[in-house]
Amino acid sequence: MAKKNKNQDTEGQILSAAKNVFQKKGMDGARMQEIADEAGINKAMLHYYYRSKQLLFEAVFSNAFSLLAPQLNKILNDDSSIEEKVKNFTHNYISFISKHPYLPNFIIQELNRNPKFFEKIQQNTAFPTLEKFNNQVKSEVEQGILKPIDGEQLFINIISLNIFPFVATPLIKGLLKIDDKGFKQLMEKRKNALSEFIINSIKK
Amino acid sequence: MAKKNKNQDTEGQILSAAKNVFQKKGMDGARMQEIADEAGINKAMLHYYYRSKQLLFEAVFSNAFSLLAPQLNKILNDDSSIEEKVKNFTHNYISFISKHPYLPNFIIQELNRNPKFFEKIQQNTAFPTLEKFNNQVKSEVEQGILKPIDGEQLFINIISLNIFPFVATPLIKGLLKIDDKGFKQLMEKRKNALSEFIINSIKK
DNA sequence: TTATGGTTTAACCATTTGGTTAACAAAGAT
DNA sequence: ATCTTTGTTAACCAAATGGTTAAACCATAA
Repeated sequence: MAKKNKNQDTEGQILSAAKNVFQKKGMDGARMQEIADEAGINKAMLHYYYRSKQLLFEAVFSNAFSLLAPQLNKILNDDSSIEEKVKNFTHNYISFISKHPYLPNFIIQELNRNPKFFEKIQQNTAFPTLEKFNNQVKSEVEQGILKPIDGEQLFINIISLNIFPFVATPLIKGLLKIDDKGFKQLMEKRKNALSEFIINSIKK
Repeated sequence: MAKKNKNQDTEGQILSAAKNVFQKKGMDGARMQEIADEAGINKAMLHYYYRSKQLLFEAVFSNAFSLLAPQLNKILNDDSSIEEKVKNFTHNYISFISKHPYLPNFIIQELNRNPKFFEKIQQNTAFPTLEKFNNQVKSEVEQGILKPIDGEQLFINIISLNIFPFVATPLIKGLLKIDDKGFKQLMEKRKNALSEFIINSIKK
């Protein structure tokens, strides 16, 4: 029950509230007043600390992206074998997402709205690169560990299979006629089913 | 160079303009004035024909969904073998999407914004069901044609692999450091790479 | 105690936005 | 020809929204 230390705290309060609102409603759907309400402060404070809606949004966006980037790095720049990385990634990612359910859709959506955001992030964040992954795939194919496959296509496959269900959750729920509970169970089963599926396809 | 037959034409004009604007900017980002401008008519006409932004949006949304539904039906309710369906679907879908680049993202995004839309569509459209597909997978597994796999997971895999690249295009372009042309080439190669990938994984 | 500086608020403002209205044009119907 | 219905427009309106301001608040250093 500690006393709030005024300023430092409200700035975080704002960012946290903004995160909630922006990730649920997107840049266009979010309202400054709603963010203020969620933070329990006056709307003018948003501008005092972040100047404009645009800048507040960018703070939230960078923040979100810097959460996702390390996940991608795990599969791109880790030193273990492709097989191990696939297994680890598919197991970890689903758990990771459960803690940040709005994250992938938020990033994808806002990147679609304004593709130029990429440039802004590329400077801020330690940015994932495909180079190492491509070389590793090539090498394991040559060694006969993997069937012939293009590194870029494999990468797209892995992230598609992992991320898509969480981006298209309502679509999947609708088509499969399942509710929230059913979806969670399905994703839990998926932790194993998915890595099996991928490994089956690429391992010689 | 035929004369415009007044009413019938403008209603379509509006729907077409609304489609463009809504699919690019989403419900929240779209402006009625922009739709009117794109249609080259007075803003009041939008309300004359569609009453409200919400109703105009719903017209566009149903319309879009009824374009996507037959695609899903091809893989769910066609009579050919799973292998054939996978091959056909992955070949056709990429071509299909090139003609409607904003479609999948639009549907997914707006379904996220308001999951209740599903109910509204379910009545209008011939709605895809998993039943037949599930039975078929089960049967082919029992016959030893396919390795053991859950029908629902396989379905999720297929649509993830096909749809995700077109939902997350800016993300993929950014990570792979490719431009529009490079992306198109990659998707062209993908027509074969992807069906190989899936078949490799499931065929005994 | 009293300046001083950053922090917070209520009230306000200009603009945007979805929607309406009243008048007008066009084209059948009588 | 004229009455009636339907289509179309410019002007308008009220509400919402991002942003500003001037005054109040409050901790702390002098």
